[in-house]
Amino acid sequence: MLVFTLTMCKDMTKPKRYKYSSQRQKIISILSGARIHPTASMLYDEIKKDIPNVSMGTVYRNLKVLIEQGIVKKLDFGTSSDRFELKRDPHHHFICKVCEGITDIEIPKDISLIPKLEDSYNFSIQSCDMVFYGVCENCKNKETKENK
Amino acid sequence: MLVFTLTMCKDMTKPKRYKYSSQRQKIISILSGARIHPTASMLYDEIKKDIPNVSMGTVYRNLKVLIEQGIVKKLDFGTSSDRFELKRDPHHHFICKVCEGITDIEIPKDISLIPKLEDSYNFSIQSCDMVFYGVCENCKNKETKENK
DNA sequence: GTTCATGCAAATCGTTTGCACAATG
DNA sequence: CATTGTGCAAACGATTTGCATGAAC
Repeated sequence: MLVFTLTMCKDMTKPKRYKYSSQRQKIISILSGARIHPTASMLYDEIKKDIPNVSMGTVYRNLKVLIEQGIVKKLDFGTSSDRFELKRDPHHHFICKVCEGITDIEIPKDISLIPKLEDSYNFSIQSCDMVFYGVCENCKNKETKENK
Repeated sequence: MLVFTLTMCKDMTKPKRYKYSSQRQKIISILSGARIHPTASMLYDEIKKDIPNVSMGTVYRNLKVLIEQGIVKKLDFGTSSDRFELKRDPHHHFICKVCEGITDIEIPKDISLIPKLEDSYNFSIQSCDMVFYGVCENCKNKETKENK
């Protein structure tokens, strides 16, 4: 089981030590479970099973800490509530317009826009989020069946 | 000046006719002015100059209508409030982490990920939003000067 | 005159925060 | 015991909505 209690600290004038908390650990273990992208309230419901009187405030505060630590990434898909995932090797997301499922997308390494864009715009690009929208394999198959 | 009062209607059982409104027209004309990406409240402030007793409700309701009509696109950059732009030829966005400025990015046509991704994942991809983060030319220059 | 749009204020929803107390190190 | 984390409830800010009135067609 992964446990993160210490982190690098940018502001050395007032070092910040994170203490262990079962609530925070639970968030990590839920996110580690599978390639899921839950909302804060989905996490809350899940944590509640183990720690019945956990509060939403705690979930949000811990997510904030985990983002500070670079362990968690917040995702913005234009939905009403944000989603969260464990930070992994750069990857992107595909969202099915039919079932609303989220799938991780690995961009083949040989296709790298970044240097070309940096060149044409004279920006320095540090990161990039891509979201693809369409219909997933499953829903495509269902649609084909229905139209028979 | 562009005027959109009629639109195609998906649900033909109950056709929806949009009537002219100076408030809605004003939103279009503001968005047409330049390649800007204002928040609802920036639009509100701007409209107020012409129509002093306009309300935020009206701004949001009109933005919703314009999105339905496919004239406006909502943008999600993970900021507290959403941003809006006139829908144009597909393009993407670069956000400077220093000045927070938003720049439109045209992806060179010869770089098209989509077919390769559709192939490897067996999805059907309809659209794609990319957001690049980094430092813009202006802020890069300033940083260089400061480090002299 | 029917339908759609407006202003206003209240309501909603996701998220954040202040506080007194509890757990960690 | 100094510091960080917690639950709770209240506060917050962006967006949405109900309602009576007004404008478009």
